[in-house]
Amino acid sequence: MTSQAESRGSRDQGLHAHLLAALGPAITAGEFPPGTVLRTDELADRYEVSRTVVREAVRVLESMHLVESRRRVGVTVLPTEAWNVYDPQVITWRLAGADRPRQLRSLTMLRSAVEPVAARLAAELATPEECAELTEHALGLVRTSRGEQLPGYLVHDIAFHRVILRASRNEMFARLGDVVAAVLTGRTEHEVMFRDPRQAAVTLHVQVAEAVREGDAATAERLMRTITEDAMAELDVLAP
Amino acid sequence: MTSQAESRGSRDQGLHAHLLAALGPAITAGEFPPGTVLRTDELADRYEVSRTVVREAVRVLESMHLVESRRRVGVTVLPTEAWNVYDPQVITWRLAGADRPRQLRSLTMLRSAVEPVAARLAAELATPEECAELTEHALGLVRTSRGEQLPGYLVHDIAFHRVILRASRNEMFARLGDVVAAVLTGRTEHEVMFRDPRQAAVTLHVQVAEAVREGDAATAERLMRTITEDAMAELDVLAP
DNA sequence: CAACCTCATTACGTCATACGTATTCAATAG
DNA sequence: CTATTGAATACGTATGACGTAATGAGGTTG
Repeated sequence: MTSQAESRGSRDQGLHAHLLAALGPAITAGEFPPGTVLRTDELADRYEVSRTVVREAVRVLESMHLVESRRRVGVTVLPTEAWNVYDPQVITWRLAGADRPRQLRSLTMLRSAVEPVAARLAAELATPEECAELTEHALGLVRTSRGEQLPGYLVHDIAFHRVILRASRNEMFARLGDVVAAVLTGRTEHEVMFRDPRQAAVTLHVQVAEAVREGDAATAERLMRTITEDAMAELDVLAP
Repeated sequence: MTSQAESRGSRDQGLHAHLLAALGPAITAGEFPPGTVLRTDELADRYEVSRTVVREAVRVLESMHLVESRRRVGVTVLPTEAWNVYDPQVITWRLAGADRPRQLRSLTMLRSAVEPVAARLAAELATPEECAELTEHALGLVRTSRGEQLPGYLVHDIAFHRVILRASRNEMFARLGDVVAAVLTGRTEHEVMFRDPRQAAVTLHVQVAEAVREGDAATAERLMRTITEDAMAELDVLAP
Protein backbone atom coordinates (compact mmCIF):
# COMPACT_ATOMS: atom_id res chain seq x y z
CA MET A 1 0.00 0.00 0.00
CA THR A 2 1.38 3.36 -1.01
CA SER A 3 1.18 6.34 1.28
CA GLN A 4 -2.58 6.13 0.84
CA ALA A 5 -3.08 9.76 1.68
CA GLU A 6 -4.07 10.50 -1.88
CA SER A 7 -3.10 13.81 -3.39
CA ARG A 8 -6.55 15.17 -2.63
CA GLY A 9 -9.33 13.59 -4.61
CA SER A 10 -12.22 13.82 -2.20
CA ARG A 11 -12.05 14.05 1.50
CA ASP A 12 -15.79 14.42 1.40
CA GLN A 13 -17.26 11.02 1.87
CA GLY A 14 -14.84 8.21 1.32
CA LEU A 15 -12.95 6.66 -1.51
CA HIS A 16 -15.95 5.00 -3.05
CA ALA A 17 -17.61 8.41 -3.42
CA HIS A 18 -14.45 9.64 -5.05
CA LEU A 19 -14.62 6.85 -7.56
CA LEU A 20 -18.30 7.52 -8.19
CA ALA A 21 -17.54 11.19 -8.76
CA ALA A 22 -15.07 10.11 -11.41
CA LEU A 23 -16.99 7.32 -13.12
CA GLY A 24 -20.51 8.76 -12.98
CA PRO A 25 -19.83 11.93 -14.93
CA ALA A 26 -17.58 10.05 -17.35
CA ILE A 27 -20.25 7.50 -18.16
CA THR A 28 -23.14 9.95 -18.38
CA ALA A 29 -21.01 12.19 -20.56
CA GLY A 30 -20.60 9.35 -23.00
CA GLU A 31 -16.87 8.96 -22.52
CA PHE A 32 -17.53 5.25 -22.26
CA PRO A 33 -19.93 4.38 -25.11
CA PRO A 34 -22.61 1.80 -24.30
CA GLY A 35 -21.16 -1.66 -24.52
CA THR A 36 -17.78 -0.59 -23.19
CA VAL A 37 -16.43 -3.09 -20.71
CA LEU A 38 -14.57 -1.97 -17.63
CA ARG A 39 -12.68 -4.44 -15.52
CA THR A 40 -12.70 -4.23 -11.77
CA ASP A 41 -9.00 -4.82 -11.39
CA GLU A 42 -8.20 -2.28 -14.02
CA LEU A 43 -10.30 0.36 -12.28
CA ALA A 44 -8.70 -0.50 -8.96
CA ASP A 45 -5.30 -0.03 -10.50
CA ARG A 46 -6.21 3.09 -12.42
CA TYR A 47 -7.69 4.92 -9.44
CA GLU A 48 -5.32 3.45 -6.88
CA VAL A 49 -7.98 1.97 -4.67
CA SER A 50 -8.74 -1.56 -3.59
CA ARG A 51 -11.09 -3.85 -5.41
CA THR A 52 -13.44 -3.57 -2.44
CA VAL A 53 -13.91 0.13 -3.10
CA VAL A 54 -14.35 -0.41 -6.81
CA ARG A 55 -16.99 -3.03 -6.22
CA GLU A 56 -18.99 -0.74 -3.95
CA ALA A 57 -18.92 2.03 -6.52
CA VAL A 58 -19.93 -0.41 -9.24
CA ARG A 59 -22.83 -1.60 -7.14
CA VAL A 60 -24.12 1.97 -6.92
CA LEU A 61 -23.67 2.56 -10.65
CA GLU A 62 -25.51 -0.69 -11.17
CA SER A 63 -28.42 0.46 -9.03
CA MET A 64 -28.61 3.53 -11.27
CA HIS A 65 -28.65 1.21 -14.26
CA LEU A 66 -25.63 2.96 -15.70
CA VAL A 67 -23.69 -0.29 -15.86
CA GLU A 68 -24.28 -3.99 -15.59
CA SER A 69 -21.86 -6.39 -14.01
CA ARG A 70 -21.63 -9.89 -15.43
CA ARG A 71 -19.38 -12.74 -14.53
CA ARG A 72 -16.47 -13.49 -16.74
CA VAL A 73 -17.39 -10.44 -18.83
CA GLY A 74 -16.83 -7.37 -16.74
CA VAL A 75 -18.71 -4.19 -16.01
CA THR A 76 -20.62 -3.22 -19.12
CA VAL A 77 -21.83 0.32 -19.75
CA LEU A 78 -25.55 0.34 -20.51
CA PRO A 79 -27.32 2.41 -23.18
CA THR A 80 -28.97 5.69 -22.22
CA GLU A 81 -32.46 4.21 -22.31
CA ALA A 82 -31.61 2.06 -19.32
CA TRP A 83 -30.39 4.87 -17.09
CA ASN A 84 -32.32 6.00 -14.04
CA VAL A 85 -32.78 9.51 -15.36
CA TYR A 86 -34.75 10.50 -12.26
CA ASP A 87 -31.86 9.82 -9.93
CA PRO A 88 -30.76 13.23 -8.59
CA GLN A 89 -27.15 12.14 -8.87
CA VAL A 90 -27.55 11.19 -12.51
CA ILE A 91 -29.37 14.44 -13.20
CA THR A 92 -26.55 16.42 -11.62
CA TRP A 93 -23.92 14.56 -13.58
CA ARG A 94 -25.73 15.03 -16.86
CA LEU A 95 -26.40 18.70 -16.24
CA ALA A 96 -22.69 19.16 -15.73
CA GLY A 97 -21.87 17.30 -18.90
CA ALA A 98 -22.09 17.70 -22.63
CA ASP A 99 -25.76 17.06 -23.34
CA ARG A 100 -26.78 19.69 -20.85
CA PRO A 101 -29.10 21.44 -23.32
CA ARG A 102 -31.06 18.29 -24.07
CA GLN A 103 -31.26 17.52 -20.37
CA LEU A 104 -32.46 21.01 -19.54
CA ARG A 105 -35.13 20.70 -22.18
CA SER A 106 -36.38 17.36 -20.86
CA LEU A 107 -36.54 18.62 -17.32
CA THR A 108 -38.26 21.87 -18.25
CA MET A 109 -40.85 19.83 -20.13
CA LEU A 110 -41.36 17.73 -17.04
CA ARG A 111 -41.81 20.89 -15.03
CA SER A 112 -44.44 22.19 -17.42
CA ALA A 113 -46.33 18.94 -17.05
CA VAL A 114 -46.20 18.67 -13.29
CA GLU A 115 -46.15 22.16 -11.83
CA PRO A 116 -49.53 23.32 -13.11
CA VAL A 117 -51.17 20.26 -11.57
CA ALA A 118 -49.20 20.81 -8.40
CA ALA A 119 -50.40 24.42 -8.29
CA ARG A 120 -54.00 23.27 -8.60
CA LEU A 121 -53.57 20.82 -5.73
CA ALA A 122 -51.74 23.44 -3.69
CA ALA A 123 -54.68 25.82 -4.06
CA GLU A 124 -56.89 23.13 -2.57
CA LEU A 125 -54.56 21.82 0.12
CA ALA A 126 -52.04 24.46 1.14
CA THR A 127 -51.86 25.33 4.83
CA PRO A 128 -52.00 28.96 5.98
CA GLU A 129 -48.28 28.72 6.74
CA GLU A 130 -47.54 27.63 3.19
CA CYS A 131 -49.69 30.41 1.80
CA ALA A 132 -47.68 32.86 3.87
CA GLU A 133 -44.43 31.41 2.58
CA LEU A 134 -45.66 31.76 -0.98
CA THR A 135 -46.58 35.37 -0.49
CA GLU A 136 -43.27 36.09 1.15
CA HIS A 137 -41.27 34.56 -1.68
CA ALA A 138 -43.43 36.29 -4.25
CA LEU A 139 -42.60 39.58 -2.54
CA GLY A 140 -38.97 38.53 -2.54
CA LEU A 141 -39.17 38.12 -6.29
CA VAL A 142 -40.61 41.61 -6.63
CA ARG A 143 -37.83 43.08 -4.49
CA THR A 144 -35.07 41.38 -6.48
CA SER A 145 -36.60 41.74 -9.92
CA ARG A 146 -34.48 44.71 -10.91
CA GLY A 147 -30.80 45.44 -10.95
CA GLU A 148 -27.96 43.10 -10.12
CA GLN A 149 -29.81 40.80 -7.79
CA LEU A 150 -30.01 37.59 -9.78
CA PRO A 151 -28.72 35.43 -6.91
CA GLY A 152 -31.39 36.71 -4.56
CA TYR A 153 -34.03 36.33 -7.24
CA LEU A 154 -32.96 32.73 -7.79
CA VAL A 155 -33.28 31.88 -4.10
CA HIS A 156 -36.85 33.12 -3.94
CA ASP A 157 -37.74 31.54 -7.27
CA ILE A 158 -36.55 28.13 -6.11
CA ALA A 159 -38.20 28.48 -2.72
CA PHE A 160 -41.48 29.53 -4.31
CA HIS A 161 -41.67 26.50 -6.55
CA ARG A 162 -40.57 24.20 -3.75
CA VAL A 163 -43.46 25.39 -1.60
CA ILE A 164 -45.93 24.82 -4.42
CA LEU A 165 -44.66 21.30 -4.97
CA ARG A 166 -44.65 20.52 -1.27
CA ALA A 167 -48.11 22.01 -0.72
CA SER A 168 -49.52 19.69 -3.38
CA ARG A 169 -49.28 16.96 -0.72
CA ASN A 170 -48.00 14.58 -3.33
CA GLU A 171 -44.76 12.82 -2.56
CA MET A 172 -43.74 12.44 -6.18
CA PHE A 173 -44.34 16.09 -6.92
CA ALA A 174 -42.57 17.24 -3.78
CA ARG A 175 -39.49 15.25 -4.77
CA LEU A 176 -39.23 17.26 -7.97
CA GLY A 177 -38.22 20.26 -5.90
CA ASP A 178 -34.59 19.33 -6.39
CA VAL A 179 -35.10 19.01 -10.13
CA VAL A 180 -36.68 22.44 -10.36
CA ALA A 181 -33.89 23.89 -8.27
CA ALA A 182 -31.33 22.35 -10.60
CA VAL A 183 -33.09 23.69 -13.68
CA LEU A 184 -33.50 27.19 -12.33
CA THR A 185 -29.95 27.30 -11.05
CA GLY A 186 -28.65 26.03 -14.36
CA ARG A 187 -30.66 28.61 -16.23
CA THR A 188 -29.23 31.42 -14.14
CA GLU A 189 -25.67 30.15 -14.15
CA HIS A 190 -25.55 29.83 -17.88
CA GLU A 191 -27.24 33.12 -18.41
CA VAL A 192 -30.00 31.39 -20.28
CA MET A 193 -32.02 34.16 -18.74
CA PHE A 194 -32.18 37.85 -19.28
CA ARG A 195 -30.21 39.82 -16.73
CA ASP A 196 -33.38 41.49 -15.58
CA PRO A 197 -35.95 38.84 -14.84
CA ARG A 198 -38.99 39.63 -16.84
CA GLN A 199 -41.59 41.57 -14.95
CA ALA A 200 -44.29 39.39 -16.47
CA ALA A 201 -42.90 36.36 -14.67
CA VAL A 202 -42.81 38.20 -11.37
CA THR A 203 -46.40 39.30 -11.74
CA LEU A 204 -47.46 35.75 -12.55
CA HIS A 205 -45.79 34.43 -9.42
CA VAL A 206 -47.55 37.02 -7.30
CA GLN A 207 -50.85 36.07 -8.87
CA VAL A 208 -50.23 32.37 -8.28
CA ALA A 209 -49.64 33.11 -4.62
CA GLU A 210 -52.91 34.99 -4.53
CA ALA A 211 -54.85 32.24 -6.28
CA VAL A 212 -53.49 29.61 -3.93
CA ARG A 213 -54.34 31.73 -0.92
CA GLU A 214 -57.88 32.18 -2.19
CA GLY A 215 -58.22 28.50 -3.01
CA ASP A 216 -58.80 29.26 -6.68
CA ALA A 217 -57.48 26.01 -8.12
CA ALA A 218 -58.35 26.65 -11.75
CA THR A 219 -56.63 30.04 -11.79
CA ALA A 220 -53.56 28.73 -9.98
CA GLU A 221 -53.21 25.97 -12.53
CA ARG A 222 -53.69 28.28 -15.49
CA LEU A 223 -51.19 30.83 -14.22
CA MET A 224 -48.61 28.21 -13.42
CA ARG A 225 -49.08 26.74 -16.87
CA THR A 226 -48.26 30.13 -18.30
CA ILE A 227 -45.12 30.34 -16.18
CA THR A 228 -43.80 26.96 -17.24
CA GLU A 229 -44.73 27.47 -20.88
CA ASP A 230 -42.83 30.72 -20.81
CA ALA A 231 -39.85 28.82 -19.43
CA MET A 232 -40.12 26.36 -22.31
CA ALA A 233 -40.38 29.18 -24.83
CA GLU A 234 -37.38 30.91 -23.29
CA LEU A 235 -35.43 27.70 -23.77
CA ASP A 236 -36.53 27.42 -27.39
CA VAL A 237 -35.24 30.92 -28.07
CA LEU A 238 -31.89 30.61 -26.36
CA ALA A 239 -30.92 27.03 -27.20
CA PRO A 240 -30.64 25.11 -30.46
CA MET B 1 -18.29 -20.80 6.45
CA THR B 2 -21.42 -22.86 6.79
CA SER B 3 -22.85 -24.83 3.91
CA GLN B 4 -23.53 -21.46 2.31
CA ALA B 5 -26.13 -22.93 0.00
CA GLU B 6 -28.89 -21.01 1.74
CA SER B 7 -32.36 -22.51 1.86
CA ARG B 8 -33.22 -20.66 -1.31
CA GLY B 9 -33.41 -16.91 -0.84
CA SER B 10 -32.43 -15.67 -4.27
CA ARG B 11 -30.39 -17.48 -6.80
CA ASP B 12 -31.22 -14.58 -9.09
CA GLN B 13 -28.36 -12.21 -8.86
CA GLY B 14 -26.03 -12.76 -6.00
CA LEU B 15 -26.07 -12.50 -2.25
CA HIS B 16 -26.05 -8.74 -2.16
CA ALA B 17 -29.28 -8.73 -4.20
CA HIS B 18 -30.71 -11.17 -1.72
CA LEU B 19 -29.91 -8.83 1.12
CA LEU B 20 -31.38 -5.90 -0.79
CA ALA B 21 -34.54 -7.88 -1.42
CA ALA B 22 -34.81 -8.36 2.32
CA LEU B 23 -33.82 -4.92 3.58
CA GLY B 24 -35.44 -2.75 0.91
CA PRO B 25 -39.02 -3.90 1.46
CA ALA B 26 -38.52 -3.95 5.22
CA ILE B 27 -37.34 -0.35 5.31
CA THR B 28 -39.89 1.00 2.84
CA ALA B 29 -42.61 -0.84 4.74
CA GLY B 30 -41.63 1.04 7.84
CA GLU B 31 -40.47 -1.99 9.78
CA PHE B 32 -37.43 0.05 10.72
CA PRO B 33 -38.69 3.50 11.73
CA PRO B 34 -36.58 6.47 10.65
CA GLY B 35 -33.66 6.86 12.99
CA THR B 36 -33.26 3.14 13.53
CA VAL B 37 -29.61 2.13 13.48
CA LEU B 38 -28.46 -1.08 11.87
CA ARG B 39 -24.97 -2.40 12.37
CA THR B 40 -23.14 -4.04 9.51
CA ASP B 41 -21.78 -6.82 11.70
CA GLU B 42 -25.22 -7.55 13.02
CA LEU B 43 -26.68 -7.68 9.52
CA ALA B 44 -23.84 -9.90 8.38
CA ASP B 45 -24.55 -12.25 11.23
CA ARG B 46 -28.30 -12.12 10.86
CA TYR B 47 -28.33 -12.88 7.14
CA GLU B 48 -25.30 -15.17 7.23
CA VAL B 49 -23.27 -13.24 4.72
CA SER B 50 -19.92 -11.53 4.92
CA ARG B 51 -19.52 -7.88 5.81
CA THR B 52 -18.41 -7.26 2.23
CA VAL B 53 -21.82 -8.27 0.96
CA VAL B 54 -23.59 -6.21 3.60
CA ARG B 55 -21.54 -3.17 2.72
CA GLU B 56 -22.39 -3.45 -0.96
CA ALA B 57 -26.09 -3.69 -0.16
CA VAL B 58 -25.82 -0.74 2.20
CA ARG B 59 -24.11 1.29 -0.51
CA VAL B 60 -27.06 0.71 -2.80
CA LEU B 61 -29.59 1.57 -0.10
CA GLU B 62 -27.54 4.67 0.52
CA SER B 63 -27.70 5.67 -3.13
CA MET B 64 -31.49 5.39 -2.85
CA HIS B 65 -31.34 7.62 0.21
CA LEU B 66 -33.09 4.99 2.28
CA VAL B 67 -30.24 4.88 4.78
CA GLU B 68 -27.17 6.85 5.72
CA SER B 69 -23.95 5.29 6.92
CA ARG B 70 -21.89 7.17 9.46
CA ARG B 71 -18.72 6.20 11.23
CA ARG B 72 -18.96 5.02 14.78
CA VAL B 73 -22.74 5.29 14.53
CA GLY B 74 -23.95 2.69 12.10
CA VAL B 75 -26.42 2.59 9.26
CA THR B 76 -29.27 4.95 10.04
CA VAL B 77 -32.68 4.65 8.40
CA LEU B 78 -33.69 7.96 6.83
CA PRO B 79 -37.16 9.54 6.92
CA THR B 80 -39.52 9.07 4.00
CA GLU B 81 -38.93 12.59 2.69
CA ALA B 82 -35.36 11.65 1.87
CA TRP B 83 -36.16 8.56 -0.17
CA ASN B 84 -35.65 8.41 -3.92
CA VAL B 85 -39.31 7.77 -4.62
CA TYR B 86 -38.66 7.68 -8.37
CA ASP B 87 -36.33 4.74 -8.14
CA PRO B 88 -38.13 1.84 -9.84
CA GLN B 89 -36.85 -0.48 -7.16
CA VAL B 90 -38.22 1.69 -4.39
CA ILE B 91 -41.53 2.01 -6.22
CA THR B 92 -41.79 -1.76 -6.54
CA TRP B 93 -41.00 -2.29 -2.87
CA ARG B 94 -43.52 0.27 -1.72
CA LEU B 95 -46.23 -1.04 -4.02
CA ALA B 96 -45.75 -4.44 -2.45
CA GLY B 97 -45.91 -3.01 1.04
CA ALA B 98 -48.42 -1.57 3.43
CA ASP B 99 -48.87 1.96 2.12
CA ARG B 100 -49.73 0.65 -1.29
CA PRO B 101 -52.93 2.74 -1.52
CA ARG B 102 -51.12 5.99 -0.86
CA GLN B 103 -48.41 5.03 -3.32
CA LEU B 104 -50.93 4.13 -5.99
CA ARG B 105 -52.61 7.48 -5.49
CA SER B 106 -49.37 9.43 -5.81
CA LEU B 107 -48.38 7.59 -8.95
CA THR B 108 -51.79 7.94 -10.55
CA MET B 109 -51.61 11.66 -9.89
CA LEU B 110 -48.23 11.76 -11.57
CA ARG B 111 -49.72 9.94 -14.53
CA SER B 112 -52.54 12.44 -14.81
CA ALA B 113 -49.99 15.24 -14.87
CA VAL B 114 -47.61 13.76 -17.40
CA GLU B 115 -49.58 11.61 -19.79
CA PRO B 116 -51.77 14.35 -21.27
CA VAL B 117 -48.69 16.39 -22.09
CA ALA B 118 -47.03 13.29 -23.47
CA ALA B 119 -50.06 12.66 -25.67
CA ARG B 120 -49.86 16.17 -27.03
CA LEU B 121 -46.19 15.75 -27.87
CA ALA B 122 -46.87 12.32 -29.34
CA ALA B 123 -49.44 13.80 -31.70
CA GLU B 124 -46.77 16.15 -32.95
CA LEU B 125 -43.81 13.80 -33.05
CA ALA B 126 -44.97 10.20 -33.40
CA THR B 127 -43.53 8.21 -36.28
CA PRO B 128 -45.82 6.27 -38.62
CA GLU B 129 -44.64 3.07 -36.96
CA GLU B 130 -45.66 4.36 -33.55
CA CYS B 131 -49.04 5.42 -34.89
CA ALA B 132 -49.51 1.91 -36.20
CA GLU B 133 -48.59 0.44 -32.85
CA LEU B 134 -51.08 2.70 -31.11
CA THR B 135 -53.88 1.67 -33.44
CA GLU B 136 -53.00 -1.97 -33.01
CA HIS B 137 -53.07 -1.80 -29.23
CA ALA B 138 -56.29 0.22 -29.29
CA LEU B 139 -57.82 -2.57 -31.36
CA GLY B 140 -56.40 -5.03 -28.87
CA LEU B 141 -58.25 -3.20 -26.13
CA VAL B 142 -61.46 -3.42 -28.09
CA ARG B 143 -61.02 -7.16 -28.62
CA THR B 144 -60.34 -7.85 -24.94
CA SER B 145 -62.81 -5.39 -23.48
CA ARG B 146 -65.46 -8.01 -22.72
CA GLY B 147 -65.50 -11.32 -20.88
CA GLU B 148 -62.68 -12.89 -18.92
CA GLN B 149 -59.80 -11.31 -20.75
CA LEU B 150 -58.37 -8.93 -18.18
CA PRO B 151 -54.79 -10.20 -18.65
CA GLY B 152 -54.94 -9.56 -22.37
CA TYR B 153 -56.53 -6.18 -21.79
CA LEU B 154 -53.77 -5.24 -19.37
CA VAL B 155 -51.04 -6.10 -21.88
CA HIS B 156 -52.51 -3.82 -24.52
CA ASP B 157 -53.26 -1.08 -22.01
CA ILE B 158 -49.66 -1.01 -20.80
CA ALA B 159 -48.28 -1.20 -24.32
CA PHE B 160 -50.53 1.63 -25.48
CA HIS B 161 -49.40 4.01 -22.77
CA ARG B 162 -45.78 3.00 -23.23
CA VAL B 163 -45.95 3.95 -26.90
CA ILE B 164 -47.49 7.32 -26.06
CA LEU B 165 -44.76 8.06 -23.54
CA ARG B 166 -42.02 6.91 -25.89
CA ALA B 167 -43.43 8.83 -28.84
CA SER B 168 -43.30 12.05 -26.81
CA ARG B 169 -39.55 11.99 -27.49
CA ASN B 170 -38.91 13.03 -23.93
CA GLU B 171 -36.56 10.87 -21.94
CA MET B 172 -38.15 11.66 -18.60
CA PHE B 173 -41.61 10.85 -19.87
CA ALA B 174 -40.47 7.66 -21.58
CA ARG B 175 -38.95 6.45 -18.34
CA LEU B 176 -42.35 6.64 -16.69
CA GLY B 177 -43.45 3.69 -18.79
CA ASP B 178 -42.42 1.37 -15.99
CA VAL B 179 -44.37 3.40 -13.47
CA VAL B 180 -47.51 3.28 -15.57
CA ALA B 181 -47.04 -0.44 -16.06
CA ALA B 182 -46.74 -0.90 -12.31
CA VAL B 183 -49.84 1.16 -11.62
CA LEU B 184 -51.98 -0.58 -14.22
CA THR B 185 -50.77 -3.99 -13.14
CA GLY B 186 -51.44 -3.19 -9.52
CA ARG B 187 -54.89 -1.95 -10.34
CA THR B 188 -55.75 -5.16 -12.16
CA GLU B 189 -54.18 -7.46 -9.60
CA HIS B 190 -56.06 -5.96 -6.74
CA GLU B 191 -59.29 -5.84 -8.64
CA VAL B 192 -59.35 -2.12 -8.18
CA MET B 193 -61.01 -2.27 -11.53
CA PHE B 194 -64.33 -3.55 -12.70
CA ARG B 195 -64.18 -7.02 -14.17
CA ASP B 196 -65.34 -5.65 -17.48
CA PRO B 197 -63.18 -2.71 -18.43
CA ARG B 198 -65.41 0.21 -19.06
CA GLN B 199 -66.33 0.71 -22.66
CA ALA B 200 -65.85 4.43 -22.24
CA ALA B 201 -62.15 3.93 -21.56
CA VAL B 202 -61.75 1.74 -24.60
CA THR B 203 -63.41 4.30 -26.80
CA LEU B 204 -61.18 7.03 -25.42
CA HIS B 205 -58.07 5.00 -26.20
CA VAL B 206 -59.23 4.44 -29.76
CA GLN B 207 -59.88 8.14 -30.13
CA VAL B 208 -56.46 9.03 -28.74
CA ALA B 209 -54.87 6.77 -31.32
CA GLU B 210 -56.85 8.56 -34.00
CA ALA B 211 -55.94 12.00 -32.74
CA VAL B 212 -52.25 11.12 -32.62
CA ARG B 213 -52.38 9.68 -36.11
CA GLU B 214 -54.01 12.83 -37.40
CA GLY B 215 -51.57 15.04 -35.54
CA ASP B 216 -54.36 16.66 -33.53
CA ALA B 217 -52.34 17.60 -30.47
CA ALA B 218 -55.08 19.47 -28.59
CA THR B 219 -57.55 16.62 -28.93
CA ALA B 220 -55.00 13.99 -27.98
CA GLU B 221 -54.17 15.93 -24.83
CA ARG B 222 -57.79 16.48 -23.91
CA LEU B 223 -58.74 12.84 -24.40
CA MET B 224 -55.77 11.58 -22.45
CA ARG B 225 -56.62 13.97 -19.68
CA THR B 226 -60.03 12.41 -19.50
CA ILE B 227 -58.51 8.93 -19.33
CA THR B 228 -56.18 9.78 -16.47
CA GLU B 229 -58.82 11.75 -14.58
CA ASP B 230 -61.11 8.76 -14.83
CA ALA B 231 -58.32 6.65 -13.38
CA MET B 232 -58.04 9.09 -10.48
CA ALA B 233 -61.78 9.07 -9.93
CA GLU B 234 -61.82 5.28 -10.01
CA LEU B 235 -59.20 5.29 -7.28
CA ASP B 236 -61.22 7.73 -5.21
CA VAL B 237 -64.22 5.43 -5.37
CA LEU B 238 -62.45 2.19 -4.57
CA ALA B 239 -59.89 3.30 -1.99
CA PRO B 240 -60.15 5.24 1.28
C1' DC C 1 -18.90 -29.35 -43.67
C1' DA C 2 -21.67 -28.06 -39.99
C1' DA C 3 -23.46 -28.66 -35.55
C1' DC C 4 -22.42 -30.10 -31.03
C1' DC C 5 -19.81 -31.04 -26.99
C1' DT C 6 -15.77 -30.51 -23.71
C1' DC C 7 -12.86 -28.08 -20.92
C1' DA C 8 -9.48 -24.65 -19.63
C1' DT C 9 -9.59 -19.78 -19.00
C1' DT C 10 -11.19 -15.59 -17.08
C1' DA C 11 -13.09 -11.95 -14.21
C1' DC C 12 -16.58 -11.29 -11.10
C1' DG C 13 -18.55 -13.03 -6.36
C1' DT C 14 -17.68 -14.07 -1.70
C1' DC C 15 -15.18 -14.71 2.48
C1' DA C 16 -11.95 -13.87 6.35
C1' DT C 17 -8.75 -11.05 8.63
C1' DA C 18 -6.24 -7.13 9.86
C1' DC C 19 -5.72 -2.48 10.49
C1' DG C 20 -6.90 2.60 9.93
C1' DT C 21 -9.78 6.31 11.45
C1' DA C 22 -13.41 9.35 12.58
C1' DT C 23 -16.79 9.89 16.07
C1' DT C 24 -18.83 9.45 20.38
C1' DC C 25 -19.25 9.50 25.22
C1' DA C 26 -17.55 9.37 29.68
C1' DA C 27 -14.14 10.53 32.92
C1' DT C 28 -11.18 13.98 34.49
C1' DA C 29 -9.12 18.51 35.35
C1' DG C 30 -9.69 23.41 35.79
C1' DC D 1 -20.20 23.75 35.61
C1' DT D 2 -17.42 23.98 31.51
C1' DA D 3 -13.70 22.25 28.87
C1' DT D 4 -10.33 18.87 27.74
C1' DT D 5 -8.75 14.44 27.21
C1' DG D 6 -8.78 9.64 26.08
C1' DA D 7 -10.55 5.06 25.42
C1' DA D 8 -14.11 2.40 23.06
C1' DT D 9 -16.63 1.61 18.88
C1' DA D 10 -18.31 0.62 14.22
C1' DC D 11 -17.52 1.96 9.79
C1' DG D 12 -13.71 2.39 5.94
C1' DT D 13 -10.10 0.18 3.43
C1' DA D 14 -6.68 -3.23 1.99
C1' DT D 15 -5.22 -7.84 1.00
C1' DG D 16 -5.14 -12.61 -0.27
C1' DA D 17 -7.53 -16.67 -1.18
C1' DC D 18 -10.95 -19.41 -3.22
C1' DG D 19 -15.57 -20.32 -5.52
C1' DT D 20 -18.20 -20.00 -9.64
C1' DA D 21 -20.41 -19.05 -13.90
C1' DA D 22 -19.86 -17.55 -18.54
C1' DT D 23 -17.00 -17.69 -22.58
C1' DG D 24 -14.59 -19.33 -26.46
C1' DA D 25 -11.12 -22.44 -28.39
C1' DG D 26 -10.58 -26.90 -29.95
C1' DG D 27 -11.88 -31.36 -30.71
C1' DT D 28 -15.67 -34.68 -31.70
C1' DT D 29 -19.59 -36.32 -34.09
C1' DG D 30 -23.60 -36.76 -37.47
